[in-house]
Amino acid sequence: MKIDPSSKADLSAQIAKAIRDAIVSGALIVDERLPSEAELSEQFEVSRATVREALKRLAAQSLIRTQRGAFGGAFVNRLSFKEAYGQQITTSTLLLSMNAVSFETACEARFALESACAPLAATRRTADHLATMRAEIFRQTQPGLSDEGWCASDVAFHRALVDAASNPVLSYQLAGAVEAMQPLMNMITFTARSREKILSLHTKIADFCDAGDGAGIEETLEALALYTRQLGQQMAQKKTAS
Amino acid sequence: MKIDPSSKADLSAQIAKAIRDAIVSGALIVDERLPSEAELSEQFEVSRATVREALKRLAAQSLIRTQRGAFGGAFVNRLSFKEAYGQQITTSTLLLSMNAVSFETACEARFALESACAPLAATRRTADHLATMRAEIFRQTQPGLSDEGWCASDVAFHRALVDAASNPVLSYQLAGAVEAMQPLMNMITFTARSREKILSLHTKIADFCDAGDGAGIEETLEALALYTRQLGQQMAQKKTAS
DNA sequence: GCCTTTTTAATGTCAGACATTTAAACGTCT
DNA sequence: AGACGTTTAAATGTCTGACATTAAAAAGGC
Repeated sequence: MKIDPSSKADLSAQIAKAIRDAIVSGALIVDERLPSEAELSEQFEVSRATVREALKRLAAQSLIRTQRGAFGGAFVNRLSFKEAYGQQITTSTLLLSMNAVSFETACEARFALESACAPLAATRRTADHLATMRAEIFRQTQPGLSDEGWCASDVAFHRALVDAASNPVLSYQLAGAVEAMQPLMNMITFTARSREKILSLHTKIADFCDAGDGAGIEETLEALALYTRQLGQQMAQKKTAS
Repeated sequence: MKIDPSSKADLSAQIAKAIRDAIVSGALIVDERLPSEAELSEQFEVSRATVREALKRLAAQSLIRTQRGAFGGAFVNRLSFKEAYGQQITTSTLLLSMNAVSFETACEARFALESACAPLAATRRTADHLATMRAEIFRQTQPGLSDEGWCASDVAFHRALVDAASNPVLSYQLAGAVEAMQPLMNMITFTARSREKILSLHTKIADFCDAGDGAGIEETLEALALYTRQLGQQMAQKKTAS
């Protein structure tokens, strides 16, 4: 593990890169202990403070974890799907909000990706997945549910659909697309009529899922996508008018 | 921006979280300057070193950028799609390698997601996208191309297909799925015959793209998925035998 | 008015100290 | 011998103060 003396980047960034490369390349394996901060500072010929800044960078990416005390230190972390979900969602949400991604574009991406899960969800869905979907549908029937609550339940329903495909990689990749839509959806005010319409589509999706009808799920998703886009356009018009 | 005194986490982690929350919630907007390290250390009542560790964590997530010199400081960073791609790919690659995700699972996710792009790619592809695809196909015809070179070209081809959908959110979400497959694909030795077969499918995809035939792309992708999975199984068998 | 120099306010780095945590090593008693 | 408490050592976490480096603004000279 060496750093490039000609680089003009900060030392802590260079050191973080060197260690990150070692992890990604497999030179450092999961649960392996890195040298102590004191040893690293000798190896890289920098102060301990600089090494620490580098380690914090890696910790922020969940690449390492640290443990205090004797025989503690920094260990290569097994990146779990759960941790990765969280990062993915944060990044996606920021990406959408900071780059002024249109409701239309985000919507298109989300439903395109979700459709990809439909055939798999139809064959692989378990009782658990169906129960989650039904539970969210039930919550969506409750009167007095706030718009935020409605959106959260909507996201949970779609998460269940994605998870029903029972492919962790798929769930991970879609986590961002589905969850990052929530802030955008929150900008919509859902009338009783629009809720009713969405609810009926959700019910159809759950039923198709139950019946193992992938094509049916896809069709219904398409209808839902169309309707969601209409709501988005209405919101955009209202915003322009006000 | 306050930290929770009852938390047992590291101070630098708490401070990073406080600032991150402020950014995600919109309390700090893009290009806004954070207080200087000295001011932050006063506000949070910690040393400058601790503040710096917190800032490095945020920098690792591309949430802030720092500038030296007078009137420099830490600024809220506009998270660009390009930066996000990079992070996404690193995370996906590690996730796959560290969790022993099977070739089968990764393959399934990748082709499912790619199929989602097919209809959009058929209608939106530009001359640029087609040119990239053709260029990669040409590279794949070159004799003496190493297996690594082949895989890299394969990834580039599929990236072009995804980008042809002309939806940056879609491209971002799929970047991980497509690129993270490369290390797994690299484990396969491609015979002249298998290359020829894949090449013919790639050509069909490009042709369908050209013709604007989304269903055709999807069908061909399915055939490609099937064949790729077969290669993966052969690889698994060889590995078991040796 | 334009170019050069100086000032200044930031981050980047270093060295050394002390606090805290944790597990292993050691002793002691039963 | 084994269980239990104590000591010790090795690591991270935090603080302090200093100096180096950078880059923009301000001042000065032509």
